[in-house]
Amino acid sequence: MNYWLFKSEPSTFSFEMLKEKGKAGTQWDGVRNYQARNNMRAMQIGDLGFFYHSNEGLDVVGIVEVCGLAHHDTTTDDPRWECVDVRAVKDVPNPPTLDEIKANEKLSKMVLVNNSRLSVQPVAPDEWKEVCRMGGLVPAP
DNA sequence: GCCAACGTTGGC
DNA sequence: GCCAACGTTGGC
Repeated sequence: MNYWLFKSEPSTFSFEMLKEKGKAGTQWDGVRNYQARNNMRAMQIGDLGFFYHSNEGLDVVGIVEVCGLAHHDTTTDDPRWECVDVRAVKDVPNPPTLDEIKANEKLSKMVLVNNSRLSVQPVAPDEWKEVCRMGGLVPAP
């Protein structure tokens, strides 16, 4: 079981929109970056992730679950690009902001803090617990 | 809207 | 295989 963080601009695709997709979820398409793609290839069914709103909000608003292994991204003909399927699990009651995450010493190694441009990133188990705690999710899912 | 940081592309 | 030019991302 591994943990991840998915980044999206809410004006393009928000957590609300993912919730509307229901249990079936949707493919996390549009990723055109090898590191992000490789992270998705490493995902397993049942892995959990944070849903982070970039550009607007700048906060962790929801929990998602991987419900489909990496497969071709149907939004491109280029066979290099793949994506997993994800579905919304629950809201984060008190969404931790980027400022709060940056200010937390326990999270100083988070990819979100150190490589802000990577759109699909791994999250360490202790980082997962800490962000969940900040967000009011106790115990962490 | 700006711009720094980063990733990708393509000529050599 | 290098590196300059270009495009994109995302915080501010």
